Amino acid sequence: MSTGRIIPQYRKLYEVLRRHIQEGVYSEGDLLPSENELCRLYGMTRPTVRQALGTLANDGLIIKHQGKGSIVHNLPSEIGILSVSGTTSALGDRNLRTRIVVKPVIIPWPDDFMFVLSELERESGCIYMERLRLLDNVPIFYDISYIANINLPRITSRKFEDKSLFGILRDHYKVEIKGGEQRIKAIPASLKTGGLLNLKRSQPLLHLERKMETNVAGLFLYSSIYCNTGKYSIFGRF
Amino acid sequence: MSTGRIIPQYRKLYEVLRRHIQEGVYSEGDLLPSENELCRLYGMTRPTVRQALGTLANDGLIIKHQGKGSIVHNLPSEIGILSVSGTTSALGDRNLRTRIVVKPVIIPWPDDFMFVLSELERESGCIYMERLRLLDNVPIFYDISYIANINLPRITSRKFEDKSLFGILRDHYKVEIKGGEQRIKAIPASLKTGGLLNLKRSQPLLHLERKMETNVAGLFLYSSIYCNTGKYSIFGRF
DNA sequence: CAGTTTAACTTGTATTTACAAGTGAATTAT
DNA sequence: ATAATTCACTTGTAAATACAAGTTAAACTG
Repeated sequence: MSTGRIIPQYRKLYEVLRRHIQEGVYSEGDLLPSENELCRLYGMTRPTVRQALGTLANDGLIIKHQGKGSIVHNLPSEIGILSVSGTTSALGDRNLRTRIVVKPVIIPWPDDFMFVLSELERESGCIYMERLRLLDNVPIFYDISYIANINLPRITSRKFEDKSLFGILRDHYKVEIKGGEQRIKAIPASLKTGGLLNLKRSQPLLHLERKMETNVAGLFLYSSIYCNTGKYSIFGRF
Repeated sequence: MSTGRIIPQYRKLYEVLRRHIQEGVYSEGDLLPSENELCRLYGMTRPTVRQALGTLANDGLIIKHQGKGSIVHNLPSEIGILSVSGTTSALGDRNLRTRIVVKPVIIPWPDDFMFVLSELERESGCIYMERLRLLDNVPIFYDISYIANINLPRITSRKFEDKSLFGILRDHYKVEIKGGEQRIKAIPASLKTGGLLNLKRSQPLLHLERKMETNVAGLFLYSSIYCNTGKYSIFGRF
């Protein structure tokens, strides 16, 4: 029994600073301690500190200015699912509830699947589930998730209410999302999607099709997300 | 008379590799030369090479695998305006034409502007223009751009047909986009947007509101983009 | 006092060195 | 022959060091 996978130093600093920013230790517009100060504070060298700050900058949590410093740029409280990149979702779980619409089941892949599947994926079958996510009791996201049934024993019998699908995969199967690609469209609400998201027929709906890469070679996670952007918009940095 | 701003080595390597990938010297699925090989080839050290590869990975042009190498992942030919991050737009200018709807004019800022403006921006007035972008002669994007009129003399009298707004700003005013944030929504087409994009009234339309940061402090570029995603979707990596 | 220069900060770029950890193929042992 | 091990190669993490370049405020000069 080991102590688990070792976590790199720059990752730890990243987590600490991220938490500090999000908990308000530093707030919008503040200057972060300089790189040299962070070195002293956390006992690292500058390249390591810079790696942490670089990741934060990439997440949009700070903006670096040469000759000046790193300025905290806490994201406004909009919906930020566009970047799964960090360790947790950008949206704090504030009032976000999840309701399972279709419990995980194993089905054959749809014939007209939105992404190209590998041979292995196709013959392994597909774990399918549908969820509805509500923000302040208003349905915002309707997610359909697909994963190839590769080395994920007993996953259909797990409880998904509390933990996110990402959490289950990470904790029980050591699967982590490393990145991915997505397509975004505006489509009219169908009878089904409109019904679930409280929209009239043919009202506009945001549709994301995402393919997520994991640390397990050949294992991808797909989701088709319908999003009611009437009240909240999708927020992202680039 | 100087030779212009010096360009860092890692940036040069990034440009070279990017061009090679996009021109097909390396193609989808290929392994890039290893980091050590690139060091030898281009006479740099590994951290420098890694910085270039890191940027490429960030752009989604390669995927790095520990113990294996960097795999070329050329983006499918979808519309990739979501990441302006690189030096050029991700979408090759293949059949992309721009039509000016409203030539650049100086106006006061709209009262209900989509982003919060600084004091300086508000009192400087606003350079406004509208453009329509056509892909294969089909109108896809309807852009409304706003910039604060700060240190941009004679910009309203320049020709915008050939060069992009980004190009003009870069070449004549040394303004470069460094990043930004955006909100995405699905909205129904209005009479105006529908007319420009050949959509029936109330058909779904993608609406992006973007604020772009530049290398000039206090100077931001705003745009409101309406996008007909009927035929093409917006593509992006995360 | 106004304007300029300097100095002390900041982040950016780059080298050199070292070892850890993942991958895959060749080698070895069974 | 097959399974396990080793080995060579890949990227990942980390240190110590140096100088370039942008920013700001203090010091200096006219």
